[in-house]
Amino acid sequence: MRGGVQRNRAVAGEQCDVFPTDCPTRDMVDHVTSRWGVWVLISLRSNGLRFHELRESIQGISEKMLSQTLRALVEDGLVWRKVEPTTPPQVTYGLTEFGRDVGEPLTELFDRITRQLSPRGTG
Amino acid sequence: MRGGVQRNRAVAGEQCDVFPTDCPTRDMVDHVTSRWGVWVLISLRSNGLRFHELRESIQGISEKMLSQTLRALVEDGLVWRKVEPTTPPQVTYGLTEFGRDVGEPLTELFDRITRQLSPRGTG
DNA sequence: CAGGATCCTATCCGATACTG
DNA sequence: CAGTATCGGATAGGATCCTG
Repeated sequence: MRGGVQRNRAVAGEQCDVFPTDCPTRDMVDHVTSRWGVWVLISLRSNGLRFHELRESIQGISEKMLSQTLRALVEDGLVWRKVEPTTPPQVTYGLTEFGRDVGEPLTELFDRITRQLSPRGTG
Repeated sequence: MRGGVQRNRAVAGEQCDVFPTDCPTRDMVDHVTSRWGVWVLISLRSNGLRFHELRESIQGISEKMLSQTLRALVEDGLVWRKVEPTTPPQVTYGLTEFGRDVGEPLTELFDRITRQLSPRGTG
């Protein structure tokens, strides 16, 4: 089985049997798997978070990158942004349906690596 | 429910409820989701490939980045490398068990995004 | 609290040239 | 064929300052 080299399993109509530069899927995957995008998506998987909560959750991310990453994810339709015009203003981020859809395999990836690197399972 | 903020679902013993810099899992995820690592892993998911086959499969990657990415993935134990001392030499790469384990959610991610971006499902 | 603007550095990454 | 070494441009990304 397995046929040829790159044919993905014809999931949506085999338009991508290699990974060309102009494939929109590739672009989106690159966004999703961007340095900080991964962690934002995983962080938001269970519930919405405020800007600062996200920042605390993802150790090492700067305000700039967090804001930049969030903006990109919102543009891509993976994350929603809710502004509550209070004082001080509260902004909450969460996953859209698409975001959850994408976040699932990402979380699975995270879990599997955690499991593999865990000292418990290996011994 | 969902309890607190970041607790992942205690998959391997809740040692990471945030994503600290010194978490080995985080490092590994960063490798896996690196710019080219994603595509190498997805490319290799069905069968082993030669260096040039990989290069053709992943449009836009340079020899340098491919070799660099492969070396990193081999070091991480995700990819094996088999050298056949023929002339000219043939080097084949493929996924280890861990690599397949990790490649699965990655492929799923790819599939979901493809499905979402596919003109067929949306209309 | 949330985040934009600027500056500057580290790194990524591609092109080229060379080796076994 | 399958790489390695080096250089240089592009970009990512952190630190700081500033606004609503």
